[in-house]
Amino acid sequence: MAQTNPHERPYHHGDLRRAIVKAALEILHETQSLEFSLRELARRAGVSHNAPYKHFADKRELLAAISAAGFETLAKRMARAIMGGGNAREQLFAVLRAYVDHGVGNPALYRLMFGGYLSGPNHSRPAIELAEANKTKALLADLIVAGGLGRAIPDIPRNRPKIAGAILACWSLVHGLTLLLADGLVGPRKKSGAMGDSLVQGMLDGLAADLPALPPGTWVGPQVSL
Amino acid sequence: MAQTNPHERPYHHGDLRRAIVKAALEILHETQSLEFSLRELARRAGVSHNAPYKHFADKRELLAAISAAGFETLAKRMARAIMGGGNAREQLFAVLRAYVDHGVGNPALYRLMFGGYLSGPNHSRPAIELAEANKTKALLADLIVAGGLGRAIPDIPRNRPKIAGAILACWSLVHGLTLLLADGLVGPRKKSGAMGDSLVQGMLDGLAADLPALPPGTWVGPQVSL
DNA sequence: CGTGGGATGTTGACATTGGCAACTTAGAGG
DNA sequence: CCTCTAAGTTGCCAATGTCAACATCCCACG
Repeated sequence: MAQTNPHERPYHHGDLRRAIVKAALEILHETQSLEFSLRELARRAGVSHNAPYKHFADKRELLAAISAAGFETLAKRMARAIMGGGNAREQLFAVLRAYVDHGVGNPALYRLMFGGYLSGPNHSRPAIELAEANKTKALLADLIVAGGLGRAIPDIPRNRPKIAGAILACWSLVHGLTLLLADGLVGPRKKSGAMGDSLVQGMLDGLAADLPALPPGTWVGPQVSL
Repeated sequence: MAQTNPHERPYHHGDLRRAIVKAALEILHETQSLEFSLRELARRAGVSHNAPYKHFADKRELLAAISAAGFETLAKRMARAIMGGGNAREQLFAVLRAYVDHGVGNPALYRLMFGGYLSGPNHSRPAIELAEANKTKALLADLIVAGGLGRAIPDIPRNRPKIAGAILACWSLVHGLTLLLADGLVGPRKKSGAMGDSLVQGMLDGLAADLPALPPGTWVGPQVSL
């Protein structure tokens, strides 16, 4: 019974999974907290409180999907930054800026992506994340090798530790700055661009002079366990 | 009735507040998650599920207390690092190392302290935190002024932006490194000391050459709103 | 063409949680 | 000694994550 009007929502949603992730990204952006409820989410998507469970085993899996979406847009933004052109250094600059902007623009998402939430003691990070993170790292490495720091650095085994060191330096600095800005520990956010620029500028100058080699037995980037 | 044996727990605990914070620190250390329940905490402390509410208005206030405790021990560790002696540069080095060690040793606590959790959109950071954070910042500033970067930098107005820039650089780098290590995005944790050393070394060299001045209108450290 | 089974949604239930209210205890100060 | 109040307790509530059982739809296979 009850096939009343044509606007009637069909029993099956059609593409609930995407809809849920989208709604979740919205909620995340609004509340800036990971503690939103699945039920609220379901309400917003106009489905019953248990519908999401047909697409995600539990909340953590949902968050992982959100995080993966975040990685995708980050990759896009960084890629676009490179498209901007210029020499390797300018490109590196633009990429780092895109990175910070992405993080500052949605701190909660950034924390979800890079904070330990998804990779707790028991849990292993979802595969998509690892892949995306590695892509990002490779992109950085390429730029550095291509001369992002002022001079090209041949990608020979002898230089690997130095390249890794440079990546770590870039990443640490930018990661830290992003979070400090996002959390309001430095600011104002409006000037994040300028702050990042002068900071990265300074660091690049320093790195150009001499790269800190990474100690042996250390790694940079997600460890693929298996 | 029931005053059976002398080991009987008295109706009043005596120093429940401290006991709760202590238990909370333990749980936090074990679970590495902020999502433990107040009730579990109360259970552990051997009191009823509502006793904590006599000392903390809500969970957030409890977390703030934990965070404050974290800041205290951090300050102590950094102070002890300075006691170690050496020239300004060595002291700066030791301080930064203590900072990273503290964070890596208890990531969840570190995230609680410096992550946005307590300073969400609506909430203002508790006063203790601001005070402690400022203390830390001042300590860094002193070391830098005293020559932590290789040469002394007169603390005159003209140099303020550069000093702030140096602090921001140090803090960002160390903050980022700490979180990357804590979250296992770089590693292994065992070598955090070595990694931090080489990284900070490299950065200090870079900074020594030329300090990135902070753009005008920006700040470093907790903004005292009021 | 059915038709039956798997994917998708729904309803109902349960234990757990943060937080409120109303009651109890006991120690400190008049 | 008596009372006032801080500190603890029990009971309760709505909301949440998740499980189980049921409903609906659509597509593949006969």
